[in-house]
Amino acid sequence: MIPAYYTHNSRFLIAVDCIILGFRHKELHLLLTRRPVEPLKNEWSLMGGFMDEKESLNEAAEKILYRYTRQRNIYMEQVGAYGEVNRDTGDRVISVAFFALVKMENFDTSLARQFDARWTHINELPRLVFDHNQMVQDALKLLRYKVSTEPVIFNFFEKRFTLPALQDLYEAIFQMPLDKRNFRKKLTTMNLLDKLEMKEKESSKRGAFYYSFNQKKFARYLAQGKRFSL
Amino acid sequence: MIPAYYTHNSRFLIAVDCIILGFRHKELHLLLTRRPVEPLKNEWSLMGGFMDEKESLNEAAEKILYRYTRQRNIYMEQVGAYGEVNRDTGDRVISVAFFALVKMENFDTSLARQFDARWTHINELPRLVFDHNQMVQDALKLLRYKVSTEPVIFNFFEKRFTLPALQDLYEAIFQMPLDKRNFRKKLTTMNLLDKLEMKEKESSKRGAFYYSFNQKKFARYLAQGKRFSL
DNA sequence: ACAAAAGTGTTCACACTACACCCATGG
DNA sequence: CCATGGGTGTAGTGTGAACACTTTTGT
Repeated sequence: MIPAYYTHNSRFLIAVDCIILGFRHKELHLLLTRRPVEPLKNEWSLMGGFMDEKESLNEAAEKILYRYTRQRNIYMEQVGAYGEVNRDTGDRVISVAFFALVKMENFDTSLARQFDARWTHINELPRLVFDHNQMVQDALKLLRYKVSTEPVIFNFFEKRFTLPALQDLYEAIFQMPLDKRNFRKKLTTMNLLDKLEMKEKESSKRGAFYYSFNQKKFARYLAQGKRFSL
Repeated sequence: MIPAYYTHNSRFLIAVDCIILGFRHKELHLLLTRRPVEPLKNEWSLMGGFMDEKESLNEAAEKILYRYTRQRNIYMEQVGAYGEVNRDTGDRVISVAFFALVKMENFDTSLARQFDARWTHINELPRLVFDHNQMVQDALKLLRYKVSTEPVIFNFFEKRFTLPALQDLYEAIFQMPLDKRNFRKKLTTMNLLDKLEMKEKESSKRGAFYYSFNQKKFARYLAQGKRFSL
């Protein structure tokens, strides 16, 4: 039985919109779709959906992420709630934005066709519906903060990566060039990575060694009272 | 006329909860109230209220802030949206938390009685209803980030402040002691403050000079490509 | 043999840390 | 005159920035 206190207030539609980011060809990419409904049908939009009664905000976001990527255990952070009165021109909708980092290496491209979706270079975004461009800006700002204070950058990769690729990714996220030696020095000094024996040979003739992030080394690192900083 | 797309989805109560912070007697304080309704009537709670159809999230937060503090133009940041299914035991409610920094120097204490409110030391918080303790933790984390990257700390004061008070405040926010000379050196190096001629004589016999934050100096500072860091 | 990307150390400037004594005033 | 908090400088250490050449290998 619901107390009377609750029954006399307005109720709202709640949407969840996801900024789905991936890394490929030295560029950050954002997954967009053509909005399937009026208003603004066929305009570019983030992946989103309405929240259901039986699910939490996080569950709603996970549902959307799974629907469009078929990946589970995706790294995800809430960006914030957007509640301007006329932000959605169809009806009053409060939207909660999340950003997510997916592994683009093994991305199922048939999904893209199914949902009229497309990966777009982060620097060549079209105009998006409603306040979605603002959400993307806010998500990127939060991403930069997270990347520089926690080891989240590794979530762009399926386990292993090369140092040149990691640096390209870092440069794409922060939109600034970086000195190769300083970058590598920083990483080796932290001592969080394992150097693998295999080399990646697609993007160069010489080949670059693969590395992987070592969770146990990271735990030890924290136990020493150090805090991650990139 | 609302498109059919919107009409078949669930609608939710949306609450706005405010983490109202102030500084006094060398301590951070949080404004709490006794929850006036069931369930959990009379338990400690953040200041909050339900969102109205005609207002944005920010406006709803501003409304609550004004109701309980009678202050306008309060510095405020959104902390995030909280959407666990059973977080509010009365009904399904999605809550958006904001933190706000108010000037406690000229706080109207009659308001406190009127709303059964009380300023509580940040280190002696009672158990709060629902997930409000979590909101406070998240707010403090965000506050620390904001304080260290933008000149928001000055919003705790009505225009002027002494350096000892500023340092006490910084130490309260970050919960760590700080070297007096290093702290002052950092501030004077940034050159964002104006030293006033007046002294504050309540907390010491000698008296400490007042300073004020100079917005124009800050604009110049940014124009030089420097970025604020405390 | 050459083009293209991987890999590797040192120096310098600056920011952060640690640290101790004198000053002004009210009681 | 003394207790209390306000105010001041320097030396050392560590972190971030700048910088150029050798190695590997596919074509």
